[in-house]
Amino acid sequence: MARLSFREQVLRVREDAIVSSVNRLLAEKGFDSMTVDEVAADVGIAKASLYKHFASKEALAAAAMVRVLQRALKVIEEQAAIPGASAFEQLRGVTRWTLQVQLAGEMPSLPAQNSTLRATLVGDKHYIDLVMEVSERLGQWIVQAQQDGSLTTALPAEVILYTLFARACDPVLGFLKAGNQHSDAQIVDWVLSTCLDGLAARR
Amino acid sequence: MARLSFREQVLRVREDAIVSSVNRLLAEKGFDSMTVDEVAADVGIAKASLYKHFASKEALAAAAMVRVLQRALKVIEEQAAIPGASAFEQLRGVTRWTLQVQLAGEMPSLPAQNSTLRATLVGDKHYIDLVMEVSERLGQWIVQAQQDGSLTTALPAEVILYTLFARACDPVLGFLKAGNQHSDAQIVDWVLSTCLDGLAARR
DNA sequence: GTCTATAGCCAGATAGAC
DNA sequence: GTCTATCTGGCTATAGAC
Repeated sequence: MARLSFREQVLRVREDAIVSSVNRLLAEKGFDSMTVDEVAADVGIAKASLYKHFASKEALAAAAMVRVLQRALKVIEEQAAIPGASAFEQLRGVTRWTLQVQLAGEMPSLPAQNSTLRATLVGDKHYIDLVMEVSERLGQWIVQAQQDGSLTTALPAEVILYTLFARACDPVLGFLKAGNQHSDAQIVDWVLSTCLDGLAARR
Repeated sequence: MARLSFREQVLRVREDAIVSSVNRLLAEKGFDSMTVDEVAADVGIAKASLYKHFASKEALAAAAMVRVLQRALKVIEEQAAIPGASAFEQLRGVTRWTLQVQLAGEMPSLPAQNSTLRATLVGDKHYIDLVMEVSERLGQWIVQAQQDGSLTTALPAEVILYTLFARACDPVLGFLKAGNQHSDAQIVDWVLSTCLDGLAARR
């Protein structure tokens, strides 16, 4: 990778601060309720300056998604580096991380229906590439875990993949946290169990 | 119940048409993307007339939620009337209905973060009463199913209740439907299985 | 690239005639 | 209660000076 000039480094640090704010605000309020004014105020720069870095509100959201996907990929690689870990354990590790991120208020939440946002996302090659990379990595583990008998074969791998992805926006975490009765670790364990073990008793 | 005058019946029919439109638009676009103009156009009346029936956009959403909760309660009572049905089977029946409603595009979706919307909802006694009634009915079945050994006792009843409620906004249904590869019945069966049986193999 | 100031638009809500 | 027309505020995005 080419070394960056000092000026480029400053730029990158600033953009990183912007994406951090966007990420947190998206997790807190969702895309529609988040305003660009808030982002600017949170970062501590003028709104017009934001638009020098990112073309639109949608582009801000896309940048936040890219970052969280990069974090996910890093976690996947960490799991892959654990010696002797089974595919099932690796999937469980990644899923646990996803739940922890959401519970920590660091998982951006985007509306599935917003069409201009979708257009920006599917037009963002960086984002699409990351989604596909994550899907393929998880998909391989899923097939492997089905073959070694630890994941059910009653469901297509596709259904399992989507179900794992959906943990990123599972509302049960928020319900339980709102009750203020349980520790974060306990909440994560329970939701992970609902996902992997299901609600029906295992005899 | 007192008989309604003709004028009151007309009013009620009109409000029912409004709530139907709101319900469908909320399912289609979500609360933030739905506009009151759209609702008025869909019903075929002027926007100002809408505001004679409902005080705000939030009140429209609350009315839609009340209606879907009334439908849910009716389904619960139908399940309760099935002779010889176990608590587990009754819970599964209600959950299946929830998934079917969502897949049919009839489940209103509200943002969990919007504070003015939440304020309207918690201030709506009719809504709150229905939520509590549904929760209590399901809660009894959950405890019963845990006692008879069909539902896991590794999770508190509260966690199971929230997990069942969350099926009303499970994004996996939409993912699978978007793929256009599977029948609605197949999709419902799969998602119901992820919920009750989990992803891990059952030996 | 940063700022202040503002354009332009859109959506929720209302005025007032009928 | 229904309508047309309008108000009002807030939001995205940009102009233009520095």
